[in-house]
Amino acid sequence: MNTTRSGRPALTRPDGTPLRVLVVDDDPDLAEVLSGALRYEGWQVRSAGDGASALTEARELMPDAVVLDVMLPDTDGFAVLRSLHTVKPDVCVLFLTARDAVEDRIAGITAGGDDYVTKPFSLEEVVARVRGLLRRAGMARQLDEGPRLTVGDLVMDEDSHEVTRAGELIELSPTEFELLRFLMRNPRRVLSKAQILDRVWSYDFGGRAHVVELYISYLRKKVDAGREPMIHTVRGAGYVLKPVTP
Amino acid sequence: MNTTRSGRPALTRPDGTPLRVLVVDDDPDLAEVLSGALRYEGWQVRSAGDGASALTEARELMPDAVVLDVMLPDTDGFAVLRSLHTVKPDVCVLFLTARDAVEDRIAGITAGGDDYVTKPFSLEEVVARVRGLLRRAGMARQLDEGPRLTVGDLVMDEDSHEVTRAGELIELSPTEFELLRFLMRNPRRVLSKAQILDRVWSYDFGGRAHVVELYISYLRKKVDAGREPMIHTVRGAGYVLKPVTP
DNA sequence: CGAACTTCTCAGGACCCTCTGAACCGGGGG
DNA sequence: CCCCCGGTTCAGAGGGTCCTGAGAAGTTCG
Repeated sequence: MNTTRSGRPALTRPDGTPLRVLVVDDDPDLAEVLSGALRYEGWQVRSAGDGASALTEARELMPDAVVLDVMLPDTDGFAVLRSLHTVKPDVCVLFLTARDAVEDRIAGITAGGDDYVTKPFSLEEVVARVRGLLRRAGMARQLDEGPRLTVGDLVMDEDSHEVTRAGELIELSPTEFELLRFLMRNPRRVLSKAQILDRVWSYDFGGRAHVVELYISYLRKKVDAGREPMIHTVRGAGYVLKPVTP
Repeated sequence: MNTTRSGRPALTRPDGTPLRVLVVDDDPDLAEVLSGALRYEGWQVRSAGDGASALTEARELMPDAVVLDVMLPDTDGFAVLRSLHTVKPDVCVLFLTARDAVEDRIAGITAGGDDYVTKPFSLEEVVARVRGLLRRAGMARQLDEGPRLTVGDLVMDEDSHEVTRAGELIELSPTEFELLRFLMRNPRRVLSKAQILDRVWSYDFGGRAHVVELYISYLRKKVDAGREPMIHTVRGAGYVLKPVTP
């Protein structure tokens, strides 16, 4: 069976081969980071720096999904989208757009089921969105069923953003939600504060690791409140999320 | 079973194969957006930019429905319609027309069971109209029953435009109706303001996402008034419609 | 032509989220 | 015993998101 570098079972194409993703961004550092994060999911990744090479790469790779910066040196996102669809009509696209350019020309982009995130984003968010796109497109053979993430009696529905523990509803802020999602996707594994910071916080975040401790404390209050704790501290190493009865 | 990219069961042809739709518009951006929205419904879509290529595409695709711009560079929509009918006599047509265009000529055409929408339109509207055309033509085997949409005790009849909650009639303005329809077609799923804007508002709308908040507030006053709320805000993410008892 | 309605902009304000700084806590080592 | 260290928690500033009311412009309809 196909497994990710992270040890989790990979989300694969219906025929069992790894999902193929193309990353298009003119900032090579960002493209590299994104590629790394997606490759970590066990997917086959290639990247391009402009619209023209994006097309040639797409023709070769025949990607299931494309992560596409809207601002490219040669063409605009809409034109690339059109050409991509002529190459592979059922391709999913996740657009990356600058916060201040928001809404200026997103019109219609999400209409086809495609999605977008605004810069600066967190890697966890991008990965989650791509997964969501592929899942909804029926492109991914889901090894776990549906949009549900389960660890012990803790359940997260990624579509409705609902989180319950032992059936009780838990209200979370956006950052709390993303942090918990990251923990739940890596259960029984110690995650260092640096790792968490890299994945859950946006790449331009300047703050210290102290926020992670803070948000872990918030989560404990909501998730572990009065119950058998699932979030554990490993001194000098990081944090683990574990079901109460392994 | 054939499912849409949105996860809903697809509206299929009587023999179970996906419905086939041809989009004809000379604005490539608009054609792209329309194709995307229709493809998202699980239908097989092709597009053309003028009357001549529309015919060749039609001969190949044998579409069940055609979305047809009345103003084309080479011929006018009515000529195309006539040729289409020689290719496939029982094809349904949804005309796209400018607001100030001659509506009386259109009126004659729609007598034949065809329909039209005026530019600028919302994607939700176009998709709903095409669905309606096919349903009425008996072209579509309806997997869910009829023109009725139900979420909890909230019921919408798409044909009569009647909406009731717990049997009580709710009066809605056109925009409120379309917004609610979009929510009801995607229950238990967080919809971002951008997503809603792309789908429910016309493609040329220049305003900000703030209107969505406003209309959600209107809907709440009518749908949730004094009752257990069904419309929920997910801060930083969007809105969800959920039945009170899942 | 006027009335009712619909849509959208604007502005005020409430509330929530995030992050900083500092106090606190408990264990281990000097 | 005291101090250091990693971790936890509290309090609060500031910034942002979201809600709502008022009203202007446009549209529909009698």
